[in-house]
Amino acid sequence: MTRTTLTRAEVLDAAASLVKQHGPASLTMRKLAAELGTAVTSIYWHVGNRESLLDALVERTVEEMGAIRPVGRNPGDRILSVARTLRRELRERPHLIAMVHERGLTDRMFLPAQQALVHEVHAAGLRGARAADAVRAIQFQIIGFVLLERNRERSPAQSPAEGDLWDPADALHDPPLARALARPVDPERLFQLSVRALVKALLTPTG
Amino acid sequence: MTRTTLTRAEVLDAAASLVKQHGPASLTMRKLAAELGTAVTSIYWHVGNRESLLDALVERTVEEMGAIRPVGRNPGDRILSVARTLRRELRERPHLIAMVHERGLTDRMFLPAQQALVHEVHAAGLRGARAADAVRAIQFQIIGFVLLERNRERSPAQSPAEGDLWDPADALHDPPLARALARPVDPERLFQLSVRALVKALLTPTG
DNA sequence: ACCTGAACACCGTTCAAGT
DNA sequence: ACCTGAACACCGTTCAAGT
Repeated sequence: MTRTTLTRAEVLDAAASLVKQHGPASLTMRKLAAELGTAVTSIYWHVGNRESLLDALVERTVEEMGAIRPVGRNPGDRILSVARTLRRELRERPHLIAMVHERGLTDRMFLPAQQALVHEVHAAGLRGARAADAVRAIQFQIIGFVLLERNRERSPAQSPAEGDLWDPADALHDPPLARALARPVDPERLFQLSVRALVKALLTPTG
Repeated sequence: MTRTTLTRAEVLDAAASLVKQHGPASLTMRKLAAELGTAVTSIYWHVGNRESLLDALVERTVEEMGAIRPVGRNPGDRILSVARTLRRELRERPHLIAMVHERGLTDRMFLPAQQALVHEVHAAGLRGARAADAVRAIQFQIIGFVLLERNRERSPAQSPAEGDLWDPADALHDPPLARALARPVDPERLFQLSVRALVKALLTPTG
């Protein structure tokens, strides 16, 4: 160790590794310096300060989320494939996408996906403002779902999901419903079901 | 000042006020003590430590989100009214709901709303597992939308929403679409449009 | 151009001591 | 039962000084 001179890329890599493992709160300038075997202050020369170090990590994440390749034989299927790809990629970088979210850059991160959606919605025959609405509705649906899903995973306990809730009124009339709601959510299934339902409603003529 | 003895409720109120104004990062035990006119350490006697102080604030927020009254003459309208109420209430407490989100309690906060949705979906004729799916899809849609919407508001700039994106391929064929996407999102409109589309698809028979 | 240690102003938290 | 000040271990950041 120690022979090569410290570089900005090295700093970013070490920082990214710390953040990926234990989240941004665990990223301390002093810890990072120890990791790199330098004085705390030399980090400042390369990245400015802690805030812009985190900004740089976020920037890198946004760039990594670039490529999207829709697959499927019709627009509906291809939209669903975009949705599933996005969901998977987001779930691989939980801490980093949380940081992107905090900085209000979620939207920019999804630009390539938005372009893909525009293409598919257009191919499905939607035009003008209606196409724009459809793209945005789908985009919000996908991203919103994943944000909420991430949240549920960190949740301390699904505590009241069960009996607490389903003895009142309605559940009495419909035990299968009560049982279904007592079971944990299957996110993959719910995700596909939701996207399919929304896409169907948006792509079929209003009449 | 100074005459009455310090109380847990006072500590929570002062803390909530600081958090509501400038977010949780601005809540410092020392600042809070100054605000209350006591020694830093007496706060610890009442609330334990900073973390459980924040937990208590979050708990209070979850309780405040209790009452939901659906209005409208059919299930579809009443579901939409639930959605709009939730959206409004969330938007009134941005920092606090972000904290609820971070702690993974978003779900628990929405229990009353979920109950209301169960009632309406049942009234619309859905039963059993299909009703459960519909409730959850709608719930995810609403909460996800608001999470993302909040994010966009904090966004530094909608920088590339415009020209950057829409000269390639598709936009050339459909100038009104390009124009529509260049305009900023109208969240209220998009929200209602999305919820309506999803609800419509979920409440109508699959055939 | 790059790195260093000392120093500053801020944290959250503990604890023995007061009343 | 409640409050206090002193002290500890940690922060991020600045800066003059080195090479």
